[in-house]
Amino acid sequence: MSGVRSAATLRMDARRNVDRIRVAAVEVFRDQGLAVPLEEVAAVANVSKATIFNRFGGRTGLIDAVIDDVVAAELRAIIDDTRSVPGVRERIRHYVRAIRDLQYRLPAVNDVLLQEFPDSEALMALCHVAGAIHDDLVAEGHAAGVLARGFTAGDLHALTLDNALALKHGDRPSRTDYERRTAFVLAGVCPEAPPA
Amino acid sequence: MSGVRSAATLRMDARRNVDRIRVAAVEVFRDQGLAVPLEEVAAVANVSKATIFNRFGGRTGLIDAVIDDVVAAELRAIIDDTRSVPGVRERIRHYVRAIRDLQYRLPAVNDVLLQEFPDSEALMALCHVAGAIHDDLVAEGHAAGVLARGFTAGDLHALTLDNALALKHGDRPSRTDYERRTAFVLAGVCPEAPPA
DNA sequence: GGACAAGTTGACTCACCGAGTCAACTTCCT
DNA sequence: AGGAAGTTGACTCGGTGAGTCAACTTGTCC
Repeated sequence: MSGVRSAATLRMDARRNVDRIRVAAVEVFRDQGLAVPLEEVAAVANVSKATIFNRFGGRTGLIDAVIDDVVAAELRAIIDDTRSVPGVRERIRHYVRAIRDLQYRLPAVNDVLLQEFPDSEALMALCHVAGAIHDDLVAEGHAAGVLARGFTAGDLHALTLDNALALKHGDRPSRTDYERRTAFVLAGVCPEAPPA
Repeated sequence: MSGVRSAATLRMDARRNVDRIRVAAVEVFRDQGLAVPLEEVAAVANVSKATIFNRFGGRTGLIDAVIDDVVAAELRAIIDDTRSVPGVRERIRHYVRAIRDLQYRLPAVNDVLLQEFPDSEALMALCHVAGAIHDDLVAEGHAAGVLARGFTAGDLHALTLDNALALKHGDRPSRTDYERRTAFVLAGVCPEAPPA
């Protein structure tokens, strides 16, 4: 809402800077999460921090502008993939593995899930979409009798939130350790089918 | 190492303040964790922050002075209790339930487990003791075949650390939700005996 | 090819937060 | 009473990153 004008009327150097900043933001946000100092983004874009404010009006505007390239696409892909997995049990197991994998690979999703930037509408929307699938999976899971007794959508939510917090604030485990632990989580919540 | 002199030579008002501060510190640390601003402790003790520095030389000294009453006793109690539970499976299950319960009740243990104050020797010692039991339990568990295949002492450690981070940085769940989730964790790691 | 608006930027202020310090004051004790 | 021991309010300090702005640079259009 400050010096942000439409792309049509932007001078060439300004348009170039907008592009640079977007590219830099996607890269830096993906690597370091959405809370990274804007100075870092500016440095990678070869631009001064003030230019980010001129063009995007601050962190929230920048997040809205790039969130799709940073995480939304991948998050939606997971949800779509999941919905297309046949078999309730495997669908749930697939989702848990996929979301945990994404959380490990992309710290930025954790910022989304934790709602660290509630000012960004784009981000909150994402969050809501992510929440919806939990309800569906848990309902299906119980209907099919493949989920642990008493397991709620809130529990599934908490599972991802706790994991987000662990990854955000703790030491990141090796991929091997992490995947092994994913398996234990699954075993407690939606165990593999017993061998027929 | 500054104005801290032995209890014997302390003037009466000073001795009274030392006591007040200890009492306040135990209460405040238990409620709010070891990272609480020293001003809070001072306020509860009806004393100025400077007095804490005079008497204990800062947070580290204060922690060392009260850690036992804050958490060490309870932590050791859990370990002793655990060691006396007969049956490997129930021993492990008891430990996991007990430590998670303690983490919920006493935020301060989480600061200990997370090693937030590595300057305090008392605290680091505790941490080591807590680590030791993990190795033992996991070894026993595998020998008895009651643990999930591939589960390591590091995994048990990670379980408590991740939980510590979740409680420290996230919203604290209701006790009911928390305990239900404890059960899912156990189910994935050291399931109940199948009905004989 | 120059004038002026658009754009950029370095250097700034600001806010936050709690640790730790110290000179001046108060209390205890003999 | 007097002087050491003790207390304290008000201070500095450090680190961090958002957001601002006056002065400068560059693009654009005639």
